[in-house]
Amino acid sequence: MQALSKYRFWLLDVNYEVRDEDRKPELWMWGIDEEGKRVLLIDRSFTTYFYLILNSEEDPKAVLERAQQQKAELPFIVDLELTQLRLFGEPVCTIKVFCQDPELVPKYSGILSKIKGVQKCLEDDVRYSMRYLIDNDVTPCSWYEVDVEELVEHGKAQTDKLYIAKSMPRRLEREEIPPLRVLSFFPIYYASKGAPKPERDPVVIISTVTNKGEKRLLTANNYDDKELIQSFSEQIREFDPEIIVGYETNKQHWQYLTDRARKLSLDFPVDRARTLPHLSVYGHISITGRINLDVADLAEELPEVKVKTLENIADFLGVRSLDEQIVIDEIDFASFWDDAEKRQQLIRFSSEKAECILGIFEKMFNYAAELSKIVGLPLDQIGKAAVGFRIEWYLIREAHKTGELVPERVERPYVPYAGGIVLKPKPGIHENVAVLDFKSMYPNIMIDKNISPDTYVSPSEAQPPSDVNITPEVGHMFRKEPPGFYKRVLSSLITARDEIRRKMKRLDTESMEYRLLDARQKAVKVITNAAYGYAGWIGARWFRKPVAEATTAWGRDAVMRGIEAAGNLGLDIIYGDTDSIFIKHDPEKVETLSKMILENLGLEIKPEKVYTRIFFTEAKKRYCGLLPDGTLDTVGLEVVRGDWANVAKNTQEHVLELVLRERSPRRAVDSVHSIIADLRKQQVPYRDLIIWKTLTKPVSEYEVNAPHVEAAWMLEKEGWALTVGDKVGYVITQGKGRLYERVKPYTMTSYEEVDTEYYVTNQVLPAALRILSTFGVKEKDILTSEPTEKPRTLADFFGGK
DNA sequence: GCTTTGATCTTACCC
DNA sequence: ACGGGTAAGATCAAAGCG
Repeated sequence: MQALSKYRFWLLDVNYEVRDEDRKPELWMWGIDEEGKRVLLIDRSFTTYFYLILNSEEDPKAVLERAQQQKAELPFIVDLELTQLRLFGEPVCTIKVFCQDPELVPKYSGILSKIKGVQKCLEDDVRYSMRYLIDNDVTPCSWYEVDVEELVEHGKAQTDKLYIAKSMPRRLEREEIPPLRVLSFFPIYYASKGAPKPERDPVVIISTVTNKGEKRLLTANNYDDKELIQSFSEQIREFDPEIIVGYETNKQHWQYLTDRARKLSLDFPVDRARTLPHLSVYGHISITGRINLDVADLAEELPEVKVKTLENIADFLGVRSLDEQIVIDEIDFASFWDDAEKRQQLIRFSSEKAECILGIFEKMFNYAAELSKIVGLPLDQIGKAAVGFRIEWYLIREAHKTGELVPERVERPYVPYAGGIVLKPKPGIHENVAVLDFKSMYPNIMIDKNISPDTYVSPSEAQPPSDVNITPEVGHMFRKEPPGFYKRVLSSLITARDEIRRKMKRLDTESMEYRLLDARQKAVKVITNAAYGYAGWIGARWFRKPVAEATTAWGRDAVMRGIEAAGNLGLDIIYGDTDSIFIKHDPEKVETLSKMILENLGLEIKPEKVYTRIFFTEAKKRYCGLLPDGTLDTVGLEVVRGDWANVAKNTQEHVLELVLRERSPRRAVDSVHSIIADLRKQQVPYRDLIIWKTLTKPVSEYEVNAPHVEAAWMLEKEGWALTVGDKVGYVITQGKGRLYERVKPYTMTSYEEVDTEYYVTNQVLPAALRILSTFGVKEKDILTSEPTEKPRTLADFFGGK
């Protein structure tokens, strides 16, 4: 018998296997130890389970008896246990069914749910590895201590150390992230036509960069990529990275490279356990023992980046500015490879991309790791998991800690409900406007009013409890006590964030610890703010329409009361949206107002910012303000929209600057005029004429002819594969008819064909007039007069007085 | 047979 | 595959026009 020893490690990822011979599961934990050694810990002690929910009128013991009789025919059920738990706050009797083989859970739950007295099964859809993590309060990206026994013989896994876990992992209070090996790569395929196809087109370049500063370049032997692919997997085995990072690797590259290797009859051993990259939950590609991270997924967290190309992401994060980047369009890869000189450019391009990917990773990793730690999903899943699922996993963990059952996912019809209130703005220019924001409005309302599925009092209830909060407008009732599920969760999130921020105040803003905590408080904030949206999502396990409906109703009530109070104080209300009120600034009265609202509504509200000057059109949700530091804050207008040509966005930005900074609509008209002149002379860069739009469904499913859809058809015809979520860049060319008859993908035409008049009348003019029409400027004022070109009088011309 | 109008589809934004 | 509220353009078919 070997002596047990204690072992400390940082958890990277988990997976599980079921041994064929005895159908016993093993939980594999991949980690790094204190010495930076890679470790695989195997836990063979954990048995998964699910619950049978009993009908309340049944005698639990009788049902248990029936279940035990069934058990005789279900050999992998190891135990049955009567347990009291709660479902939506209500006590329920359950039978906890322990099942040795995780893969039999769906089958067994189906059989056992038919037993008389069993209402349904719950938690039978929690996977073995998640069950392990949740039940032992283990989250990825954290430090643990565990009792271990060395395992000598295994042979399947590539790892420095191999142990059998002999205890549950115990969480350690350690914050630092161990030194990880990160490898970034960027492949280039040679496609004779359209999108590359692995059965036809070779990989001609793979550039790799590691966070140890190692750069490598793998190139094909002209069009033979056999050695290249082999060298790539060899390099991965040799460097043995914990994290492999790329761009669109989930959507494209791993599948492509795997298929290509298969086509060439090559092994492709890039993981640590002799499996191939494989499709896993939420559509991410799993590489056993490593973390496969796709920066394209991480970039979904950056709404500021409208078109999420690698170049734009790198530019936005300050990794590498756009004008310092080589840009080669995918359409040109083949011709660049064919040409000896251009081939070098393509190689430089690919290695630059690999570096950008590593740079993006380094900017975003802390945040991703913190999110993974809070939510409990492994790093490679967290990026791919939709917001609703992230929240849900967080809630599932919280439920488990407090004896709440996880409700099943049910299909529900979509029934809309009312949301936030938006006031009509006062159009024109205003000076000194304060924006008062309710702090975390929806979470705080949910806490204050104890809004939750488990505190909801249905109108059908015979004797409604007396101590309830009654919702304005909609009348829903929620018990004041005890604290509901959402209240408990949200309070602890808000407390946790305040705590983190308190710690941050004592730290140097440049320190590693500060940045770690900053990433953490951001992750906590994201989860907190998404809870309301989750509560109103019909797909949510903890969905109750009145919960969402009541939250927004109280929100509208708060804003309306705030406005009323402001009016009583003589404050001028300019605008408001959901949780904000824009008022003419009067520091004293605003202070009074904040205090009144805090006292009367129990909600915090304070001036987040004061615009020195702000401009509104007649439209809601669109304005532009000048901040004291001289910057412009543009909201909703074309400038910030991704579906307008740059030429229009730039024009509007100039107009706003001249109107707000210089207070000169006249000079704004002049500037529009000169841009139009440039446009007509074809002096505006071609790239500034591209209009980008997202495909929100498969190309064939569109009901009407739309320009971007037509452009998508043309791309598909050329062999390009387009999927939902792809952005199509197109330009409008000269000719007759509807726009969709004159549209071309920007890669499939040239400047000569472009219809510049379309850009004048349908892009630049509307964007400019959106602002200038408020000042009485008409279309003809911009199109007819030419003040910058012609002096208006002879005196002007001769420089007379 | 043409233009005008309004409903509908579509996208991207705000909070 | 987290919510509702909103602006706006392009298309398409019906209405208007005599």
